[in-house]
Amino acid sequence: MEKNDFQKILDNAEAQMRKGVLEFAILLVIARGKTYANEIIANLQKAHLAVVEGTIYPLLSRLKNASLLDYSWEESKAGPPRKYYSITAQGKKFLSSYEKQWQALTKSIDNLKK
Amino acid sequence: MEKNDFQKILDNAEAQMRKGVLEFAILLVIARGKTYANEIIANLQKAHLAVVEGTIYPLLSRLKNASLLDYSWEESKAGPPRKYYSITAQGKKFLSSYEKQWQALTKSIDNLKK
DNA sequence: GCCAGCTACCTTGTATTAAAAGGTAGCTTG
DNA sequence: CAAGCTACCTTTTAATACAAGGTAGCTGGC
Repeated sequence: MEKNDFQKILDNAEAQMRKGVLEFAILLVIARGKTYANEIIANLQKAHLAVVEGTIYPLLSRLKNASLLDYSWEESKAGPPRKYYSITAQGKKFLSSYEKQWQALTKSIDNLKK
Repeated sequence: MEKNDFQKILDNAEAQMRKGVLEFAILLVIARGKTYANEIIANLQKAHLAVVEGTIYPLLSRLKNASLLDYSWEESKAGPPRKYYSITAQGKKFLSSYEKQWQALTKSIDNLKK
């Protein structure tokens, strides 16, 4: 195996892990306060969780359809109007379950290291 | 949204997270000592990480092809011969990188909670 | 000594979904 | 008024976990 292959597989592995928590991460960001797609992307990037538009739009719609999120249009001072998403009461309940699952998962991984 | 939908979405979310760490978990299990598919499945189940055969066989082959794993056939006292997988030197290096990524990810998630 | 059941291997088909790529349109600024 | 930026969204592609189905070795009961 070439060095590049090693890196490629590692990158892929990293992407896989990221995917698994993407939805969780997005909910966490929105739970901090209403925000819109590009801002979410920027926030995730800061947290070293790369996401692109094509990923986030369908995901937001999915969460909206599940009544975990809601949105409202707001004008911007510089550019087209933005769709601000906020978390619903049900979304908060969901997020709380999600966090428990996340904790259980990290614990499981820790156990496997023994 | 009905109560059942909520659970369905939650289950799906949990499955997504599990998927992301599957490869990592399998490597961790094999790193503890040589083992074969059914034993790995049993181990993961103990750690509450459900996996089925159809998932694990292709994955093991992939890791073998990437030289992260190696295998040897060994006879069983009860049943057909088993393909025992063990981690290679390169696999150990890989796993170490993997662990760093995992740590970075959990840290990122923690930061998003603030 | 054979067949039922278990264990083990593996492959094929399906569904989900993240990412890539492309498309539309509002708004600002020179 | 056109170029460029920001924002929205959709369509296509590729990866991959799971479901389901298939082959075969070995054992134990009859």
